[in-house]
Amino acid sequence: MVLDIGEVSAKAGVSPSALRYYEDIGLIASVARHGLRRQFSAEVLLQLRLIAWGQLAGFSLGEIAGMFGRNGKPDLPREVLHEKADRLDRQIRELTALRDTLRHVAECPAPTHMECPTFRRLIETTGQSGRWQPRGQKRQPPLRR
Amino acid sequence: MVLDIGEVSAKAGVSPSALRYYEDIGLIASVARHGLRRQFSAEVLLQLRLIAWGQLAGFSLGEIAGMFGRNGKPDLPREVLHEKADRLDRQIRELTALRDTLRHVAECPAPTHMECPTFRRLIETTGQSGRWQPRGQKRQPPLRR
DNA sequence: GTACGAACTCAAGTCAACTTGAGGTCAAGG
DNA sequence: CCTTGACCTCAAGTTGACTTGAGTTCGTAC
Repeated sequence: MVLDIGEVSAKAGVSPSALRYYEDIGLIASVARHGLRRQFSAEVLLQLRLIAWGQLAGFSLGEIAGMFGRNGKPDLPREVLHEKADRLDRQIRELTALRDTLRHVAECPAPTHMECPTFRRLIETTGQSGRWQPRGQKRQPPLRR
Repeated sequence: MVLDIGEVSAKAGVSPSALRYYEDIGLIASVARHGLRRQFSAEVLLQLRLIAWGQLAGFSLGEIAGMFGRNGKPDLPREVLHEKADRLDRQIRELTALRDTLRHVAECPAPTHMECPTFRRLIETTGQSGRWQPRGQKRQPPLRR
């Protein structure tokens, strides 16, 4: 069973132009053409799920391709995958703290939060994560975002 | 005690140009100038922490400004803040699942993951989140990155 | 008092991830 | 057979978040 781009778009919630773009960069593949029209297998719906998932985590399309690219075979060595999982672990912890802070901010009646001790405690116990290296060494691609 | 831009940059791990940019867009403020040089209060170190935090969660600088902008006073109504916190909750759940999947991928010996039942189960149980609306209605700014 | 280095301004460039637009193709329905 | 609507290509534009570069201005140390 094949789908054409409009169906994939509707089912996956991804615009046709984005799908063409993903194909251009080799993140997904169409199985054939019907005249001009790309035909996709239902498989791509799962792949698109993974892609959306990776994006949510702030991975670039390049990283996502490395993790699941081409039929879910990771191109990356175990070691690197574990590293990404660890990065996610840290991120989950930070997000949890941020969520709590946000809820606090929503409720706390203090006029300016910088004076609220609960708030400051929440901030102060957060690990420094977004590093910027003063000179040399390439950076990670941004979040994205 | 005031800091000049180089010190803030070093302590916060944010480049001087990014700091100027944040000031331009009104996300942070310098307390004064010493000659040409911006002088920052130590306060901005905390603000920068919040900013990095928000970015990690995929919020845009605009959203971050709304949540904590100007001395941590949120400009946003409680309701919206709770909404953001809920968005974070969902995100945390997804990230947790993604992390587990990633660890599985790193270990599972299956030649192609799309055939591994554990893998498929992990993917299939993920909620659809990255919606694209076929026509009308403005979208949220992307992740970021 | 002069040289140094750290900051400054402002315009332009960059990168990822798409979107938009103009103009073309094609298969199925009437 | 002809129209229509969904799809196509390719180049160019957009947005957010910065960075880079050229040319300028200072405060501090010597």
